[in-house]
Amino acid sequence: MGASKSASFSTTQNEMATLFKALSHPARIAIVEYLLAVDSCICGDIVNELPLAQPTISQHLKELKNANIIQGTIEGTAICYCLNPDTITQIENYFGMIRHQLKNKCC
Amino acid sequence: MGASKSASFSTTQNEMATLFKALSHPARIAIVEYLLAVDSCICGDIVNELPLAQPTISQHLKELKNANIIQGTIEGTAICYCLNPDTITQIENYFGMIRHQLKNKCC
DNA sequence: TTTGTTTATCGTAATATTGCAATATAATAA
DNA sequence: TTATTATATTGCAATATTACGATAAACAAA
Repeated sequence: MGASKSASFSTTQNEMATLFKALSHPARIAIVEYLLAVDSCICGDIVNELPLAQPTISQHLKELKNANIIQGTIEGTAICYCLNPDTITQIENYFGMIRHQLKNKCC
Repeated sequence: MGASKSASFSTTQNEMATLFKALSHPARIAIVEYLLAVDSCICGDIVNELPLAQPTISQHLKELKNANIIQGTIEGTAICYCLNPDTITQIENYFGMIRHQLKNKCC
């Protein structure tokens, strides 16, 4: 095989896995942290900031955008990216649920 | 290429990416949620719970354990797994940092 | 020791991801 | 129109992930 059996799992389980997958690469973590640091939004500065080629950055941005972790707005020739607060909240809420259920009882 | 350029990123960025990668598969999300539901710990019941073969579950458990998201204790022939609260806290703290820096200013 | 139970590992096929050069697309400026 | 600038897409090689059958390892009970 090789393909994951996503049909066997709930929508929420697949959604959360997709969000975490988008965050599962150090370059994408670095992009998120960079967007966080430059509080107004930025586009191709990321290419200057990270040690990866432009097509590679573009691909990582696409994955973050597909997962709704960032959003992009066209500004002339450039595209301005920023974090999507709603998705950050969604992940926070998921961990809120985990924290709420976590009983600390272990074997 | 194909290998990720992890050497180019900070230790924290690589650590967080590793944690999120461990959570980036619906089966592993399902395992975490199952461990959460059965508040005392469980081992091979997961094989009965999920539609995956025993070696596949074992492999997913190994990845969760490598990332310190779960821990396993030997109990006779069985191994009892449970969530690691410290790692959950670590992820929560990371999102706490994100929330703290998030300015909601976008383009 | 032999048997049964539980979990891990090996080997392998199918598929997905990563990274980049080359190229394409889109918008603006001259 | 023709540049210039910024970003996206294509194509491909290297590598990683996913899944599972077969098998091994570890332990308990008979």
